[in-house]
Amino acid sequence: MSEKTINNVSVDCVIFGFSNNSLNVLLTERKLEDEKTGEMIVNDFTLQGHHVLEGEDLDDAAKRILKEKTGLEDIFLKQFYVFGSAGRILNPKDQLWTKVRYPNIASQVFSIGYYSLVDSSKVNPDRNHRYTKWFPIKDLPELGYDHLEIISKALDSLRKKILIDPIAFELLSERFTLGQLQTLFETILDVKLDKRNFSKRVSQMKYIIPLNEKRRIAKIKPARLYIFSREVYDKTRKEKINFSF
Amino acid sequence: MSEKTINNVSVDCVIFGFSNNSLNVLLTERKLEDEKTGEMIVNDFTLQGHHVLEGEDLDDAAKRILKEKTGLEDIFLKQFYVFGSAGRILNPKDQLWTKVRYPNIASQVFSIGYYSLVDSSKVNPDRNHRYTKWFPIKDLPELGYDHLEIISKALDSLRKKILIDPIAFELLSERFTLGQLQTLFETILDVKLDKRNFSKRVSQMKYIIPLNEKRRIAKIKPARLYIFSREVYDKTRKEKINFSF
DNA sequence: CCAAAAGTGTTACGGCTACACCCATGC
DNA sequence: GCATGGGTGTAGCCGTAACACTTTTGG
Repeated sequence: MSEKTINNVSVDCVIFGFSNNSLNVLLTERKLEDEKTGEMIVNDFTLQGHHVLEGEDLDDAAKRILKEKTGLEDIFLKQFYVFGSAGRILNPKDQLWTKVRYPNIASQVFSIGYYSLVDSSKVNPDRNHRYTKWFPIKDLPELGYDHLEIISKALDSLRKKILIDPIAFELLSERFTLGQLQTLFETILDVKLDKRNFSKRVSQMKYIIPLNEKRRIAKIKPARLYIFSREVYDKTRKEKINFSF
Repeated sequence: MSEKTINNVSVDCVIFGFSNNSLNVLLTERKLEDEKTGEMIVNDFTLQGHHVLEGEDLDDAAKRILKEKTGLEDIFLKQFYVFGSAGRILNPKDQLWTKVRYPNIASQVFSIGYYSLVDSSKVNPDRNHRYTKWFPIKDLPELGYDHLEIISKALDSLRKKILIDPIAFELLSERFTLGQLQTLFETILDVKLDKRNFSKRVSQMKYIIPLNEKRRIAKIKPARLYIFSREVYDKTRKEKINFSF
């Protein structure tokens, strides 16, 4: 690390991707062997995170981490919670890992949780020469620190937000089919939707624009492609007041 | 301060109250005179905030501040954002105040923003012997630091949440009238609602329970009182999936 | 010809909105 | 008796949900 870091504030990123009808999270392997016995003491996965640099904005720290780990820029990022319980790091495994890898760290660390939505076809998770891999949200490996809790809170936050704001598209390629969009909602919200009603709903949204192009893939009827237009969205957006408390 | 504080992490509370058909925020006066000339150098208002203590959970820090400033416990608190831009404190006035009052503070401070909803009839804002006062959200005084931005973000967050979660009641007395509840929504959301439709809506919500008691006040017809039951709410709650992205 | 997903309309019901008049009280 | 907010019913409309068959493609 060439720049000075703030030793008690870190940013952790829950990077969501969508593929094979599954919502996935990008995780990095954590491995530590006992020097003498060669025994594996720590062997699990963690989120991507890093301490904030001096003089750095939080959002910038999150962007930096994302750039490093996925190579991507200008992607959707949302700060969703701060994890700062005094007793977060009680597990001996985590304490050991921290002592070895981050000897200068403060005893009480505040982790600012961000989640991001990426088009996972654009991500090259191996760029950092570390073992970084997508895991389905329904089938996570063993996780270090309190990262399971962080992922769980991120998911809650995403589920709420995807109903209210036009962020689903961030998980798809620029051009997508209705089927992909529908499956995305079904997967994230864990519901079944009616194809005809879904299509009607979408066609009311002027900011989801049908193209005169079709996706052709194996064995099935070519499907029309759509794009999301943020310009149209911003222009036509009106708040509707809908109590459901 | 008897306990050791963490000098770069603070919690700031936006305390919302509702009275006289106005949404209000509790603010504390900040005053500093030039020792020689007697000239008033700093004279404005700030939110209630304090640095986090070593070993203290963030939520506990927020509770502590709330208890100190209002005397209240067990009240609604929501962490809504972290303010950590490197260049937050550029105003000379704020720098001066910080140097005089908090000489040991770090140069870059992360403020965890919480907002709370209180029954303002229960608050005694003068208990701390400082000049603390309610201000209508529509008529705020001059504010120190970036507290205007913090209040503004808190309000956005409240407006979203009040539509989704049963938190409006936190701003009213335990027993309230339909009129009070309706005015609360109208004020916070800045809309006009139909009295009859509102009343029908409320009567569908089984967790808003009519009492056989009436509020009697000057000159008007006595109004039926209601209470909110969290038990009933938790039992009958079901998520409804309502795209409006 | 088969498998797999794409594409497309109608109907019935329920929920939401719009709307106006009388009531109880304190002064 | 008047000013103030409390309390109540209906009708039309619109949006939502339920529902099934045909099309296109690749193998």
